[in-house]
Amino acid sequence: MPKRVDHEERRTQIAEALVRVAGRRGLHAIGMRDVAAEAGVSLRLVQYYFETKEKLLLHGLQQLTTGFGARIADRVRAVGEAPGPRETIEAVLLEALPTDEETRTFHLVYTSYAVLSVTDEALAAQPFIDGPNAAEELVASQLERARDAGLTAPDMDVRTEAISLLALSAGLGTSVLVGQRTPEAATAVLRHHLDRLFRNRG
Amino acid sequence: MPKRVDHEERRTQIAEALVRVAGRRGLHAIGMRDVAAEAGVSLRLVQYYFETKEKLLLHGLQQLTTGFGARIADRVRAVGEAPGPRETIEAVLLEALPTDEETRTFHLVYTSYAVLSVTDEALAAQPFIDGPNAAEELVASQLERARDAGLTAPDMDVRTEAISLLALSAGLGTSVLVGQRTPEAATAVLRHHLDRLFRNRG
DNA sequence: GGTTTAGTGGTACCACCGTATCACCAAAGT
DNA sequence: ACTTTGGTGATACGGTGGTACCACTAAACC
Repeated sequence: MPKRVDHEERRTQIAEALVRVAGRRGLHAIGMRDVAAEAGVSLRLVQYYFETKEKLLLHGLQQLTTGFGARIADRVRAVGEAPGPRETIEAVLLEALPTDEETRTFHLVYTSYAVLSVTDEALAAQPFIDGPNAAEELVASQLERARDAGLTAPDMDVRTEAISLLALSAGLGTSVLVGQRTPEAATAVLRHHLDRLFRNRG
Repeated sequence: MPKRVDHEERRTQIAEALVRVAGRRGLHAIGMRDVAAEAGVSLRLVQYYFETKEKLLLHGLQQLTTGFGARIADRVRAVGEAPGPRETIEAVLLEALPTDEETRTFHLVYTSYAVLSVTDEALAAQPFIDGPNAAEELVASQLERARDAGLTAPDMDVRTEAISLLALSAGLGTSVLVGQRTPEAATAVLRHHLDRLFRNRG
């Protein structure tokens, strides 16, 4: 055998290239050759590590969600030890907002995938259910923790508010993406609703 | 000259076919030939009325938003004369939710266009700013009317709540579209927030 | 009534995209 | 050392998509 290259690492490299170039030019406009050029490898290599475009796309989606989760973990870790429920929730909601290159790419490409999954049975729709569900569980559990700690109204509907916060940040994110709103305005709206939920009840 | 066909009507027919087939198979998968087949005309005809695909797409977007506005007007009219602010707002928010074939098609295709507009400079991004802005103005004005009538808290931030309601319905709509949530669940969440805003203050 | 011309059909062209094929290289195992 | 085989490059192929071209029809106008 030759070079003895780490397969998984190479696949990740290429998938990252896919996400990067899709973030710039739009997922619909990306072909295998574009991914190869972006990754600095030959077309054949892309074919070698992912036999088909469908598999490449699948791996790209996985790459995207993995990175998203990692950045949320980074954010939570950045607020210091023992992050409170509000800080945790805010980390999730703000990471979903397109404020810099990475979050912008995530929001755009993820939405592109979501739209594709509606009509292309090849692309599994399950990730777009499981991912959001996991986020919903996380936010709901943190809200429950906050309610039990007396940080919120005792009659708060945890499930409904969790769903709302996530839908809100997704919707705001899209409005930022298309240029209707600034990231700062969107952040302010999100904070307003967190303030509403976490207002100190005397 | 021959048949003396109404150009504008024909263009509308074809644009409607585009929206219809894009709603079923995804905007990315649609070519001129598909539109022609769906409209029951020849490929040449599509070329004749819209010289290029880009112009066809542009007209399709316009078609989409026009239909959306018309359906909202229908909804408002359906609640009887002198619709209150809550009924008007509810009409806007519920129409944005994918509950039947038409709203589902609208949400899917509109989102596809929005994603396209981010990266394709050919597709104008302005419609995705003006449309939402108009909706925001409508909701905000109705909220203000409600506040002045004492239907809501007197210190309600009209602008923020208008933005929130629309972002919420957009985000919920997407979650319904990908199958994470039922239309009924999404509707309940929306109603919950309307109840919150319109709770009778004694 | 002939000429013009809006409308329509069929089909061809060209470029691109995903995939397949062929050849080659170099390191690992015996 | 030599074979085996993982990795890599260049290129070819079939299909398809947007656009262009050509022919024909039939209605309107003089």
